[in-house]
Amino acid sequence: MKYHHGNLRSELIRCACTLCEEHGHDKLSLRGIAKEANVSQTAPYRHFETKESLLAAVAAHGFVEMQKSIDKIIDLSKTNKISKKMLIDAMLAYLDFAISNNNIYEVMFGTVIKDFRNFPDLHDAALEAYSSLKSSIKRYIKLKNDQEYDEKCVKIWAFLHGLVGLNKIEQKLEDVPTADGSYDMPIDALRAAKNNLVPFMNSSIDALIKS
Amino acid sequence: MKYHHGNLRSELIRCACTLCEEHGHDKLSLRGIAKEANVSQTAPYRHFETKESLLAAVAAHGFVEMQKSIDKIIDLSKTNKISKKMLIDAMLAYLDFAISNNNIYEVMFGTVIKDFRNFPDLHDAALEAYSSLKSSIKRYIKLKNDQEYDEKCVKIWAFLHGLVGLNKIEQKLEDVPTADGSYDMPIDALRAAKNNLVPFMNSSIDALIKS
DNA sequence: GAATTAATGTTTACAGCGTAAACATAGTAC
DNA sequence: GTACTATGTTTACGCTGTAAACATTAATTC
Repeated sequence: MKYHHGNLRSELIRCACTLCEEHGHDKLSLRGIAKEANVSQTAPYRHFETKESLLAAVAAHGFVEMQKSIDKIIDLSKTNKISKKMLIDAMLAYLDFAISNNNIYEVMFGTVIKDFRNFPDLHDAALEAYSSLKSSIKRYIKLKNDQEYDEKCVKIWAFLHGLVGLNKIEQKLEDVPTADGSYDMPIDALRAAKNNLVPFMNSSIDALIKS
Repeated sequence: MKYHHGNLRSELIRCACTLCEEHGHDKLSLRGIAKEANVSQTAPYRHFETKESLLAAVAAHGFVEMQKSIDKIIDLSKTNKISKKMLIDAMLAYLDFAISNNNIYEVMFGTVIKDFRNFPDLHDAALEAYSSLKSSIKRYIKLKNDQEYDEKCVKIWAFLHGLVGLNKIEQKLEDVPTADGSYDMPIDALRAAKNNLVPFMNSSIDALIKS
């Protein structure tokens, strides 16, 4: 085995993503990542100033990957109108990424990384994600001005982001009927929404855009 | 100083809440909490099996407090109809609590506590919050069946929860204009929403309930 | 091409963490 | 008063992030 790794930086990000998604971001240790990459426990410090800085790279990678899967639906190189189905599909892609990569999504949006301004790549990737959402809405519907687009963006983004959050909660709640035999719990409501996700999203997004 | 504290359990929860809100839940250490309560670093173990268990008590306390501030708006002991303003005010109270107690909100809804079923008090408090939201909507508008109420609950809850999440992001992004002198960033859109929160909420909630 | 420097690895060390185990003290029941 | 239980302290262990000193390889300079 060579003393110099060759591409340790990207290998560390890769290992961090793997371990993060496998065990959760709170179980991530710099030492564990280093071991996974078969280097000494302080080797990462030649490429990342701190643990937070490595996680920022993970988050940036996450934003880029999420964008890729949304771009598969909506071609960003074009500017023509898009259908409602395409818009909804893009949002389903957002949810799908967030749920399949739950732990990385948490690094992207959680409190692990205190300030994106310290990590320009991450900052750019995050802005890119927002601007992509905005341009999608611009291609879907004609509104009066930029502020109106921003308003719809925030509404929709909040809604999507909130659904991801609630999805995490579902797994923490009990799965038993209440006294009267029926369910009266968020877990049931959340599952119902997931089982009818397309109509659920259709009605919600429509309502928010027109609100 | 007495050897026995008298009410260490609740004092530890109180200290944990204080320190949590002050420095963030990720900076919380059991030892730090113990020091704040003027006891030895392992004293908490006579009242809480693990750190997670103490944080569960913090979260439960958070749910109860949040409920209290919402109940100030909507009297849960009554069942009469409520106005739209009252409903919106209740949701503003939700947002207000979540933002003023950001770090505790994170303990309530984040990944710190893996499974609410291990902490019955917390589980109950969380269900109570949901059932309170549902009953508010029931008192606001007449819908066909329980499933419809659940659907609206999830939509509104997701929206609120998402707004809280986005609020955290705002503080991480840069505050500079883009090349053309205007802003084209989520931070600006988020602030615009906050500066017009009441109409923003009015239009959104209305749309979601009727969707 | 040899010497120097920079980049990138390893080893060692330290303080803080969650928590287990052994022990000490105070309050309660008989 | 004696035994028991609840609740505190002390000590210890392995894990963590990361700083510092050292080793090796790659790149640059002459």
